[in-house]
Amino acid sequence: MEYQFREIEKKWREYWSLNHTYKVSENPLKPKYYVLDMFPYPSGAGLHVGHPLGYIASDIIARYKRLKGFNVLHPMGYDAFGLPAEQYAIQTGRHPADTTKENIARYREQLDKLGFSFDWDRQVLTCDPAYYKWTQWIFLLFFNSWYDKKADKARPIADLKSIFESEGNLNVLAAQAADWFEATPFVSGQGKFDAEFWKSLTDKQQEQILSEYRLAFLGEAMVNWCPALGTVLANEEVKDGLSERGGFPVERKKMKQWSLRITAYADRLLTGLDSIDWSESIKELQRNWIGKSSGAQLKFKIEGLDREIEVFTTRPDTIFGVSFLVLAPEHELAKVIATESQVPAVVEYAMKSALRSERERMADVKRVSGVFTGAFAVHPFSGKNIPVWIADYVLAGYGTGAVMAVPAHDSRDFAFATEFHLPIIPVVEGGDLNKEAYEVKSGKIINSGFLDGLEVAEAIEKAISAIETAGLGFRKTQYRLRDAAFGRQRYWGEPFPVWYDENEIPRSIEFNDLPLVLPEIDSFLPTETGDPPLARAIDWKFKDYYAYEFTTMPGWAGSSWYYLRYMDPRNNEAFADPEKINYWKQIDLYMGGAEHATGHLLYFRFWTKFLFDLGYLPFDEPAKKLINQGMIQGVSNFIYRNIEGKYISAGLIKNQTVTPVRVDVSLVNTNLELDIDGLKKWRVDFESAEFITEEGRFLVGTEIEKMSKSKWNVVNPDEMVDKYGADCLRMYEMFLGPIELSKPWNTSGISGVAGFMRKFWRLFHENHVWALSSELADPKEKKILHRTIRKITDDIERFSFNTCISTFMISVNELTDMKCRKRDVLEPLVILIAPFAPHFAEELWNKMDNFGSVHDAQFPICDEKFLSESVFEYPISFNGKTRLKLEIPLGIKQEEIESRVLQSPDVQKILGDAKLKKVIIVPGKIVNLVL
RNA sequence: GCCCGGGUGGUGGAACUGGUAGACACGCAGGACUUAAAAUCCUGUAGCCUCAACAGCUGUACGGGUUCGAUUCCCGUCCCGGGUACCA
Repeated sequence: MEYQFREIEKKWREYWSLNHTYKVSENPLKPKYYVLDMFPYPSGAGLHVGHPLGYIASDIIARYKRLKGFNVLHPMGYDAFGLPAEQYAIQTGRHPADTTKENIARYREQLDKLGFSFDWDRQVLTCDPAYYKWTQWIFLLFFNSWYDKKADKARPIADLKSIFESEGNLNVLAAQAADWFEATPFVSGQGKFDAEFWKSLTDKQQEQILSEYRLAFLGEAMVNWCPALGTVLANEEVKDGLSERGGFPVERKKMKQWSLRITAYADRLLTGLDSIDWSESIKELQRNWIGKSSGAQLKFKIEGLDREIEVFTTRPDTIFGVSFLVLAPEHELAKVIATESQVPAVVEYAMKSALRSERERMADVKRVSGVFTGAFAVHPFSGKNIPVWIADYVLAGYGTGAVMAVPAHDSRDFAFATEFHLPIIPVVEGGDLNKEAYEVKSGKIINSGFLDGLEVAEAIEKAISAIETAGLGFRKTQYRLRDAAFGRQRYWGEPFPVWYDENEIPRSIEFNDLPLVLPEIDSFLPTETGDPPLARAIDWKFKDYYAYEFTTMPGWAGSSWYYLRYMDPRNNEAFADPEKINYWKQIDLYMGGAEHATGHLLYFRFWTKFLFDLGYLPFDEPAKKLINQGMIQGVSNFIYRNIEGKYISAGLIKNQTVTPVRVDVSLVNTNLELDIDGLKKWRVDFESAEFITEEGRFLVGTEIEKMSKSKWNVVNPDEMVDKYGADCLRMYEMFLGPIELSKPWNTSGISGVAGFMRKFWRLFHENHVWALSSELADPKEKKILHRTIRKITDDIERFSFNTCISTFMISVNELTDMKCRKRDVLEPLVILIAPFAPHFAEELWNKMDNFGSVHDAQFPICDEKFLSESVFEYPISFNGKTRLKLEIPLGIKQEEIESRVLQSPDVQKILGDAKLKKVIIVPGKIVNLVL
């Protein structure tokens, strides 16, 4: 009987589900392995063939580890809060909870067909109140914590209160905004106070101070405001000045909103990267995102005014090359220091640059503009007067919002100096300053007084100590990373467990009152007054009186800790039982897309470190190993309409002007021919269209793009499963290439995998009748088997699944040629293939009258002794070029191989009179004679 | 611009620490079986030279280098993909 995948897959799918085959619980007798996929956002489009790529790979690992005797945690859930469901709700009026539920059902149905070994009893849903109760709880932890820089960890805010009560904040070093005390004018000076002062404050004032320390805080911040979506977006949700979702323009705007103080963790997020096995590219992305740079912060006095400008520089060694200062247009000192005649120009410039959108600013990066303030600063070492300018190439949000310009050694300063004819003073030897700045960070310092003659690196150190000694400034490490905007003006997210008291001060609700459930509202749009949709819930009040926070948490809130909930998903007393956390610990293998590099993957590390600080976790990195599966891209198809409005076959375009029109991939066959009748039925507007064919065929054009519903290039796994079976699809997706690689979906090769499976199946049959032999394997067959075990084991361990499939193909071809039907050989082979083709293997396993499931079997172990044959054919090369091959028995010593090779008449003939310099033997591979 | 990653047949891709480059598969060509088709099986398939075989030569983007030996290591150039964008 041929392989009947439809029946067989259905049978085992039902069997596994009925028997809870993949249910897992803590078992101290077995080593654990935690393999996790990034959970999907259940979009309305359903699953496409690209989604399962990572799931298949992680499932192979999960099944393999199980066969290897590990207790494997391999759960799945849904990241169910998010913008698309809400956008859909706004358009259709349907509740996001309903559409989300429907989408999840569809995802589940599709996932089930692929034979994954998820423990569905552990499913989590971020929009489930039982889940977001704990997201809110973690938020409260952030709210009730501060970051102690001395201990380098987060601590409860209660600790801080008692410190304030006993000694004020004189000895406290906390992660805070540098100018935090400006928000609390009742605190004098630089924000330092003692216990007496603290005790003299009102409750409101104390709360105001504490809020400047909290890790979750309400702050004025520059945010990415997207008017079209009516919400604030995180930096990584903005691409090229447009929103990632929907592609709407985004503006910079100052708004009061919730933020998380991720900057407190900047350095630990950076150094932690060294301890985890993630791809270098993701680590590099995170390093760049955190953007650590070290240098100095120093002050320049303003001539004739009691004012100072603080600048940050990474090149204090070039201090003598400073020929002007530049402030950001928004810098508060700009208007203050400007001379009377320059004030109008300065104000006008500041207004103009504020009006320019982010996008415009980016579009003409090349254009140099700026305005002189009329003021001069005093060079701290030379005492010379240097002009102060404002320009939009200096960003208000980075460093101090002011720079010391060294045109000779910074390209932007150079461009500016050239434009406005400011002096360019070389202070590092080398380079030609006629055309461009010399930015190389090495060489001797010149024209620099006490720094002359030093190397750049030495000069940096000496300059910093000189700056510190003179009291001008200090060594400083600057990060590019900003605090994370944590509020969204949206409905479909976790409500903040926060209400506002009569002083408008945010207060947390009690733990016992969690979860604070998302109220029902009648419309998902913002209110007429511009408040978020939650303001529509008029009866939704704390103690029937106080207002709750109207914004909700962003999509990444729930996904930053979900991996912990899988360990104990139904616990109502804690986010997870500490004992269970201690058993499962970190994720051993995390599989997901690289597009989350600076979003989810950073926040997820941040939250883990935070929970570790507070003693809730015994580890501070969430995932030991990360693999980024590549994307499976879609092949988009286009037909072309010419000026006359007729559609012409792709081969006929030549120089005609044509308009490309997208058509659905299902209307095109593998030879890129269009099904015209199908197209006419697909959309009415094509019904009366005219098509010009070439040689009776109508060809389409193609483009490789991301798979997306809007591009009509989505290939659905369901049809592939229906046609070839889940196992075949699984193996084919793995066979396509390395897991990390992105590649266009192309079904042309799937027949090879389908053929392989039929062949494997036939190994067990003779004339379609089950014909397993109980004869024992001969050495040749043993060799094939053990070589296969070795290769498959090695390749799975290094996540090289495509070569695994090749190995199976080679072995099955060899066994077919040998007509080997021996149980001795085939049974281990079935276990080997079980992670890849679970249904297939299960069926064969059971037909062999084995007890139980193949997934409870033991993964075979390679026995080296079967690998060697009695004779090995050594290629003999002379000076690296292969001339002949010699058969040499295996198991003899290297020296003996050498003498046998040299004594061989064939070698003697070639050697002749030539003298031998060296003999190189690579065991099992090659003998190289160097003449 | 800067930072990562990568360039191997007609195609997807093998070659794990330098050791017979092109495994495996698709595609293509030819053949067997068949009334025919599907399915299956066999043979060939980097290029050049050659009727063909044997052999030979050239070949892993390009130019150099190290080495007995380089797809692999080093230097330079070009191209492609991803990230980032005035971050001082």
